[in-house]
Amino acid sequence: MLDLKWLRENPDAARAAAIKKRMPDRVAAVDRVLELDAELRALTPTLDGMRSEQKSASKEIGRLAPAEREQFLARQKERKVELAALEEREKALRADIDHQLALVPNVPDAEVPEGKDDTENVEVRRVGTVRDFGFAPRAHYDIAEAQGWVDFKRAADMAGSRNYILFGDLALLHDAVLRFAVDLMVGRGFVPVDPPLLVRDSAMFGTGFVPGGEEQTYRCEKDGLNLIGTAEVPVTSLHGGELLDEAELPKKYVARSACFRREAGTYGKDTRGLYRVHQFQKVEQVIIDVADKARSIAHHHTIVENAEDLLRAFELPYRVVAVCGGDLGVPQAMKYDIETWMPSRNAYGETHSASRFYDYQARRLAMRYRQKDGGKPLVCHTLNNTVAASPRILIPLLENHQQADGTVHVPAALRPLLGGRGVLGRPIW
RNA sequence: GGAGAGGUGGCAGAGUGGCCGAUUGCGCCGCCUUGCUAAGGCGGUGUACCGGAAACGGUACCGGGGGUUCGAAUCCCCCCCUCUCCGCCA
Repeated sequence: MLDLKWLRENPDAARAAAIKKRMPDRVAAVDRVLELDAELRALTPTLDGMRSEQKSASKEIGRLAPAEREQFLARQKERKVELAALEEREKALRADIDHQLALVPNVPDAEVPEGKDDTENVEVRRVGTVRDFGFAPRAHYDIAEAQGWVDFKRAADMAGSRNYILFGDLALLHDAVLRFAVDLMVGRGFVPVDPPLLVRDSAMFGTGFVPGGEEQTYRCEKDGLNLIGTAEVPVTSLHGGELLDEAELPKKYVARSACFRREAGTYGKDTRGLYRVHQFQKVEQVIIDVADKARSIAHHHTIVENAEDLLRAFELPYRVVAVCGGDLGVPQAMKYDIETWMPSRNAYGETHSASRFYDYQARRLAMRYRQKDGGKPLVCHTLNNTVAASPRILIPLLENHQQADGTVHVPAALRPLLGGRGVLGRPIW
């Protein structure tokens, strides 16, 4: 969430932020916060004064002679009643402010392009060349089904639509990709993490997925736990509520985890194949660092490059887009998506999403650090990006590296993880 | 699932109705001392909000929420969490 003090001084910027993000209903939250805050601020000095009076009077009592007590106690009881009403109002105001403030979205950076949805994202760069096949390329699901690598029918029977079962070499490739991603990041100093997949509401709230993302989340009502949609949730929450030392920052983590998404409201969208599924594996990079905008931006570029390096190693053409305001989520200040070429879509498809939040998540998580040179503790900055999400990344791998006979070329980088093999599958066509 | 113990400041750990925003130790900061990469002495050191230029003053906060009381870290109720033992099981 935003700093309330900042919000007080910059209400127009906060309103403009919600508008740029195409969240008109959240503009109201800004106004509501300001109203409630004004009321609370007007109330506070009175309340503090009354409490102070009552408190000091209470201290007197212990020293009073029994005869004087009666009178004193009567007065104290009056004060108590007077206080009670105001305190109730104070409590309600506090709760409302917290609630409304949590709805106010993070402010998108100036460099975030204007736009209503993902069609208006702005291409930043394009890397690699789209291959000229010299034959009619097939979609990943055709290749995979022909090779016996995937079974959508049985998956749907046992688990519903948008599920899949991987077999054989594709299951191995899936794992190789993830392992490669982890190794790449560990080589760059990121600490590998195997996090909880079921988390409390506080972690969902802290990372900004709730309120707002409830429909996307599988929830175990009985236990009050949520299946994570990304390791961003547990890993960013890792130091929630902590007061860190500046010396231990930045914290860099890489987590491989299963991810679960309900994909509500996407009926009829991307129904075929491995693109949009309820469950997948993802390797995620998370950085927690000091409250320094320039450093956050530098980290942002770094984590995008990390993902690009993976795609280059996989010999895949991709492009980087700057996500526009309307396609930005509540907590993000700026986001780059990386889209990898998918021949079956005849388009680039999103495979990575790199976000910076500044202190928006960390404030919700109460994650601060003590400055090296003293002074007040500051709220951390956080960032994250995909390294590899599979099976989605298998789409470009299969489709771009397919050969006319239905076998699949293995990029050199992945061969050590596949027993040295350079080709997967048997000739089919 | 059954039984018990406990959740206090950056950490450890006292405190069982007013003298407690909280002893003490560690850590950290400052000063001093000292013949050796260490030790010692003294002082300081929570967070948030309100007021103030500041010094400082006020209020809230001892897992969370209710309650008793003139007054609660301390008593009562509910919830959450952690630990130990037993059971069960990967």
